[in-house]
Amino acid sequence: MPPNKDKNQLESPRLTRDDWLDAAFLAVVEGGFDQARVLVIAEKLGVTRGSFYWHFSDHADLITSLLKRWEMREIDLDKRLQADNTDDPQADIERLLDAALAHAGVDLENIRFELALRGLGRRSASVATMLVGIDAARMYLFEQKFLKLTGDEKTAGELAVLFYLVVTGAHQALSRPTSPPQAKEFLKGIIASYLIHQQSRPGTRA
Amino acid sequence: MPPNKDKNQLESPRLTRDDWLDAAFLAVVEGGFDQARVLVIAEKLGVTRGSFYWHFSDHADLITSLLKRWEMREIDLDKRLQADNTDDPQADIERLLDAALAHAGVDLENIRFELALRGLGRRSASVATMLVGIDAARMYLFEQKFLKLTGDEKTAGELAVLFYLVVTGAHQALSRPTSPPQAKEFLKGIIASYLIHQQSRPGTRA
DNA sequence: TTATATCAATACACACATGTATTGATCTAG
DNA sequence: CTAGATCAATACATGTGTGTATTGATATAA
Repeated sequence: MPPNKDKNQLESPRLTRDDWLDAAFLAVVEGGFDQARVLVIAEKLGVTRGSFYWHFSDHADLITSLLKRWEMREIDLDKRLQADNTDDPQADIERLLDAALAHAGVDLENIRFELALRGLGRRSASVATMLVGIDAARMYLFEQKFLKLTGDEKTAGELAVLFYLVVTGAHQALSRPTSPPQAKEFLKGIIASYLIHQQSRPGTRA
Repeated sequence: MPPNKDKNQLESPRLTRDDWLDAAFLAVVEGGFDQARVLVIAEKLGVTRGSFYWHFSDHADLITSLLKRWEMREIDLDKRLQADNTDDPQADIERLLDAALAHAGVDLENIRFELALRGLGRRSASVATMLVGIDAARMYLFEQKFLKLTGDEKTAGELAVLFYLVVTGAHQALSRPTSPPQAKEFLKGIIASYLIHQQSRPGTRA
């Protein structure tokens, strides 16, 4: 049987590959990809780099593994959101907005990681390509949801674009250290009011 | 009289402090602040670091000077946009949008620099404070413009928030290497259609 | 022309990060 | 209980970055 898998054990002596990926994730969140150094991550984990080079071939291996893991989880999340449908399109999109703006706790970390990732995408062609794929999937998701809301392809496409822009902008705003906890609800209210509730099927527009 | 100030001279032998700041700016645009290293900037300028340490006390001096220069120019731009008023509020905001989304040439550099700067702001309290100030000024600007358009304080405030979010999101989208040149006009059209033209004074809403 | 100020090159010390090779410790299986 | 596998520490070589001190070159001014 494998050793102790109890997550509550704060500092279990032996580390797994995923432990290193988790620590690298946090390092990226705090300082960006340029600060995700083997040495400092090892220090934070309380081990030397001898451990690292057992789990990974080199630093590039760490980064690409981290990116792959993020991408897989993101695709998985996209699938779940895609399947999250009721007969109330407005409520569906509101849950979408909720998921996109989730703020407290681990979600702020995810937002900061993605912002750092987009920074990396500006200077790495492969990362840029991956992000284009993720963005396309999200955009398709948005379009489907808004199509159910408006019934019109063109309007749905435009609202999806606006939704994408607004969510991306909100990520920047919410990622700031000074952003208060209620900021998420504030932004969510405005966005929902203008992009979701104000829109409806053709002919029923206020 | 000072030596040759002719900017057309491609590689004038002696460098000024501003030459170094320009080169550092480009380094940030291409690789972020962590890649703005004295050594590589010197190489790109075709000199050794001996020049750098004559113009600057250290690396921190370079970065803070770069930030100060950016902030001053940004405040200046804000003043000009503030003064840019006609009797057509819609056209005023459209010019604001144009300025915010300017894409080709040097403006893409500005967008990338600001994105890198916001990345830095996530781990530097002083930078975060500066950005809060800049954002507050921009938000005030937006509110004024939208107040002229709608005549209603609350609506103007909400639209200013949306405008801010959308512009920030567009910066991310336009900063991607794969972003086509017509992307700016595409986004501008959608934003203008939903946030500017669809809004007007109370009672005249479509 | 010569002296001085301005800008750049060179050499050195130091810090930090990667990667490899080797040894050491600790589980787990038989 | 002992052997092999698993994970971590140590030591070393190398590369790259900062900062300082000194020397060198060039332009301006007297």
